[in-house]
Amino acid sequence: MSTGAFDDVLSTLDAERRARRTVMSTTADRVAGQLREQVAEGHLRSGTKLPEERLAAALGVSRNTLREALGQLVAERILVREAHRGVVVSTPDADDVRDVYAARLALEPGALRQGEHAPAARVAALRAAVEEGQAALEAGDHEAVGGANQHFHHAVVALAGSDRLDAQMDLLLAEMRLFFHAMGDPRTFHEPYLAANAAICDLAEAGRWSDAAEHLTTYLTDAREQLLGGFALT
Amino acid sequence: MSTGAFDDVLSTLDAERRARRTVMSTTADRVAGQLREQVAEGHLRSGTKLPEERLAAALGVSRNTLREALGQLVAERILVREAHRGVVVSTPDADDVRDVYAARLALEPGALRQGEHAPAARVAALRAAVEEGQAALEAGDHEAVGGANQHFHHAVVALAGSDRLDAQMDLLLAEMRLFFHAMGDPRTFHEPYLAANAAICDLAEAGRWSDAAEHLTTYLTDAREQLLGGFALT
DNA sequence: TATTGCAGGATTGTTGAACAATCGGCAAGG
DNA sequence: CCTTGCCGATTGTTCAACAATCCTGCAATA
Repeated sequence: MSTGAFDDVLSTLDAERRARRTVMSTTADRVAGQLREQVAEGHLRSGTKLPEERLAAALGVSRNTLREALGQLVAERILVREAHRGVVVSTPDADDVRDVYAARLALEPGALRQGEHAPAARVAALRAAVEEGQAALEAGDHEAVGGANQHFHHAVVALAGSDRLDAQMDLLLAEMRLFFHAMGDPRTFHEPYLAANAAICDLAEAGRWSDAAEHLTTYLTDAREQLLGGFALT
Repeated sequence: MSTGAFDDVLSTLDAERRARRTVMSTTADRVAGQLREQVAEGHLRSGTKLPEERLAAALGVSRNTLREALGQLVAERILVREAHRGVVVSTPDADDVRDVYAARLALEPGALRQGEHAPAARVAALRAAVEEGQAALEAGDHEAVGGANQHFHHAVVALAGSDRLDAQMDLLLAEMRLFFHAMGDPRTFHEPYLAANAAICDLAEAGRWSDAAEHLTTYLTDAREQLLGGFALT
């Protein structure tokens, strides 16, 4: 087996190439990324129309490729398309909040219970997100607190060890950002939950996955009610 | 209120219109549906290349709109696109099986535990899927048994009451069909699990959601091992 | 023989322009 | 005031093209 080690390198390189190929650029994806970021950042507010011609010109890209990008974001529920009426930034309502939380209430505790079989590194990611939140709070950076909170919930789902689930969670968290932008985006919304995150992380590290899952369930239920309260005012 | 009944008709019609508008036609979606079905049905086997020009001509549609349709299916992981190399029907490997089952192991038991708060109609859907499977088994229709099994698992996720989760489960089940086509598609694969479905349904109807979830967890783990065994032969 | 270099053809990524279908608004008319 | 019909604007879709990239085969070379 003179080529054994060499073949290993070969296949590694090939895998890398394929990964870059399937993940990476193609202007449509890049444009989708730009728009995604503009929405996540709050620069494109809910309800704003996105006329294809002007937007394509602004992005320096053809209308067709812009169309492909818009298609991606529509699939991600960040934008909504109505036939012959154009695409607009999604304006979530109370039902959307209920639906997203119904998904999270199934997904996150389910993933947390699977944490029993997760490698230690994934549990460490949980702890890292908790500490990131603590640091952000002490620094008084409200935006970073929100970010850390999202990282925590992403880490919870990552315990399940499924790329597909991680992608789904990314979509749900993107919608959560829309919710926050739709309501007044109260800067202190996330802070009360930092303690709960820490408690859940403690339980997880102690191997008490079931307790952690139940804790998370009540946590999410509370957050949903709070959000729905905020939406009732709209 | 002379127009009361009329306004009812109006709003009904309007709701219908909006539903069709956001869900239905636009040739790209229709084409995506056709291709999706061809793959699900097994007429387009794993690994077959889909050249844009010929395929567009065959479908009687422009290359651009075909491109949009392909984009959808790529997002659904039914097809895989490599830059400048074209799209092919996804050929799942053992890692894909592991990933999909990691997702299902978090999703399905998690949704089942949420069944506690589900309306009775959703539980009835569970029972309906079980009976559909029994009938198909007695009729000796192996394909229908597989279909009923998918309906059961879809009904489990539907307990959570989230459209977004239902859509995600549709994707996972579509990938499962790819798995079955990739291996020899043993016609009797699903039959042993009908009893487990019935047991889970019994527990659910008895309100023993936690027991049902645990039962489903071992169930899914077994099925995963069996599938992985089939894939090891490839 | 096995590998390298190179041309040629084929396919994809992207663009630009066009046309029919449809939507939104505005004026005419009851 | 409400309806009707028309006009401009935007979308859905197609067509034709071009550059970039990939694959194939063949010749040249060691």
